[in-house]
Amino acid sequence: MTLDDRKARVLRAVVEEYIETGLPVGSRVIAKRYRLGVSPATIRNEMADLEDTGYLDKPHTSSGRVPSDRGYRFYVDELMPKKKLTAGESRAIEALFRTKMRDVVSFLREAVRLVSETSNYLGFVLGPDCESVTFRSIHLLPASSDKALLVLITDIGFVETCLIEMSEVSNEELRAISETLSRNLTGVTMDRIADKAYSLLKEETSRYAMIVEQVVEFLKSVTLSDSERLYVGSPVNLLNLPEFRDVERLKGVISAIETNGMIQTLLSKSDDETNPTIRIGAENESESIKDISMVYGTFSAGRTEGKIGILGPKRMDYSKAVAIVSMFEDKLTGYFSKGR
Amino acid sequence: MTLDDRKARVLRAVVEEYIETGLPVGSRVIAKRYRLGVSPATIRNEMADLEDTGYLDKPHTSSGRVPSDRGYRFYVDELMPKKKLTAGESRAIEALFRTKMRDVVSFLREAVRLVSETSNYLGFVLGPDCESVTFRSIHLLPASSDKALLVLITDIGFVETCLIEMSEVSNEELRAISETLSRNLTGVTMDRIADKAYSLLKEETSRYAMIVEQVVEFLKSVTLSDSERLYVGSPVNLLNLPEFRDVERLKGVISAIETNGMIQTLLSKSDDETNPTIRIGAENESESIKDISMVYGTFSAGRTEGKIGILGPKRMDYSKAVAIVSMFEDKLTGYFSKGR
DNA sequence: TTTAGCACTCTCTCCGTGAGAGTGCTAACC
DNA sequence: GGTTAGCACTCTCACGGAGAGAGTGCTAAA
Repeated sequence: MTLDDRKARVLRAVVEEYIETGLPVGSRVIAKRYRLGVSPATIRNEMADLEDTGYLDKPHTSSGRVPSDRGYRFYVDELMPKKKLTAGESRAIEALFRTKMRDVVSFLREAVRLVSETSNYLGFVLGPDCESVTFRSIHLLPASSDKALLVLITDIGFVETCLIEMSEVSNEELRAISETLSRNLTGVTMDRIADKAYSLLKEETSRYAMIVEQVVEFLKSVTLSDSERLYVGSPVNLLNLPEFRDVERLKGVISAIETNGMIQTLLSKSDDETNPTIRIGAENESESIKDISMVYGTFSAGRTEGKIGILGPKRMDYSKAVAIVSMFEDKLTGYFSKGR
Repeated sequence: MTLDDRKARVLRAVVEEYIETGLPVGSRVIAKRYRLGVSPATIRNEMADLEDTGYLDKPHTSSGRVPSDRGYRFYVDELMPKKKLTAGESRAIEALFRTKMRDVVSFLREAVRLVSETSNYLGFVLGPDCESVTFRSIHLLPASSDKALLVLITDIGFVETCLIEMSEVSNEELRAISETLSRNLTGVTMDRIADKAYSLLKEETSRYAMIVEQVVEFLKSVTLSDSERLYVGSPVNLLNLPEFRDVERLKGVISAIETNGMIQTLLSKSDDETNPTIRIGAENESESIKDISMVYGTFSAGRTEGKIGILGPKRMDYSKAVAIVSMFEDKLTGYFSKGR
């Protein structure tokens, strides 16, 4: 399924022209702007062939060509140049990873914002899942006369806190409970921690039972549900794109994204591809986003991993998107391994 | 500047009809649907008067009337009925305040989501500012061999955490430092805490200086900047409104909202009005949102306060918006006072 | 194999027209 | 005097046809 050299060059020209302008591209423009050394008529023949073999589409009989999903696919697999980020863009990203962030969640939020900003599309992050995360320590701190703060530090640096209610308990007692919990639960993976804590609770017959019960409750809930792990940027950038002038389509996409589990499902499918992964249009196998593309990659955080990616129109600047995602993959992996 | 009874009834009818349909309203509809006991011709005369006095506008010479800012203002001040939330809506809000939230930030985020959902407009919350907040305790917990977790609990239940780096320090030493910090800093308001900690640092000549320095660094940054305190909901709801079919306008509004300081500035102006405050169109004094309205209120959190509100089209359902905001004001105030 | 030429197709924009909605005014009515 | 019916007038919006423009496919020549 390969193309002879000139066809490939024509396809590349069409894709790049279309990515730039968003308008169906005609033979004349290609001949003029992309010095292929042949006349528009020849280009027309090549384009007709490319259309027959499914790499190009025509919106209607007598207008320029538009890349098909297959055309984009061939482009990103075979023709696309490797783009580098500009010095300014790299600097902005470096800067994010140098600033000391308050916590992992706001850090990821900030990352999403930056991905959206540099790509001019819609960035998203699916945070590391917590199932195989273990934790480092657990603490109960006095917060008020009838409340204590439960602090949980995981091995990848996630910090979770939760206020729990209790009847009068001294600071020393709190400390004792903390130590029991830490001793028994450190190193246990998140998906098993609640059970473990439960058996601990059963042994516990003291008057701290109520506290331990709340701790267990919290531990059960702490494995972030998928929807809580997903951070999506602001959709303003999409408004600038001509393909979203139609409000209905935009609405479809946004609500699809906000639908719980939507992106997660997409990301989970067949992940054996190269990194970053590119999903073009209908490859996403979801009706509502069948004419947008995704570029996303995986970063590892301890034993587990998260995803970071970009949602944009099919005619997105794949090359730049790949550069951005790649950079974030590396940086995030570094970020999460550093703390260990 | 009052209106005779019939004019008031006509105005009310026009406003309510327009809020419902979004279409310029004519004399016939008013006469038919709002049984005022007079003919369309009479309504026309009244409407002409209302236009002369500035309560109504006409998009063009021969179309129905549309309320002017002044018309809306009179409506919300004098004519608007008090609406109650439906049982289902109240229940959803109650439920939010019953669930145990992980931390204040995610709680406020969830509140924003719910406000957006029940209003069908765009909800926002401006979190309590931290300047006059004091804190209850400060803790340094061992996180890894070369990191400690700094945990700060404020008197309104905000929990802030931050990882700080350090060379080998034993748990006992950490505890000692925590206690020194707590002893010296508890009760100091946020805006003065960094200074106070600084003087503490100067006295400190031991090898913990590096740690204390980082703590000070963190305390300085912890007073959340305005932009970090602002939580805005998803703009999908706005897409459904006919006034935002024009993508350009929508874009203007969204980027205005995302512009740092925008909403804050609006909220800060002259706050002596009744609660909830209603700002209609040009009353917002910002070009970019001069044809949208805000309904917002204040909730108190300890010595300080935050705002919660709704952004919507000028023809928003003010009555319902007021009901929603009022309920959230109460509930949030309760929420933040409970923990004290 | 490539290219020039040309007829053809399809879209998009720009009117002009007609229907529809709603107004303002006038004159009659209670 | 306030209210109403009647009617001419205005403005928008939807529809449709015309013309320009862009681009194609095909044919025939280089």
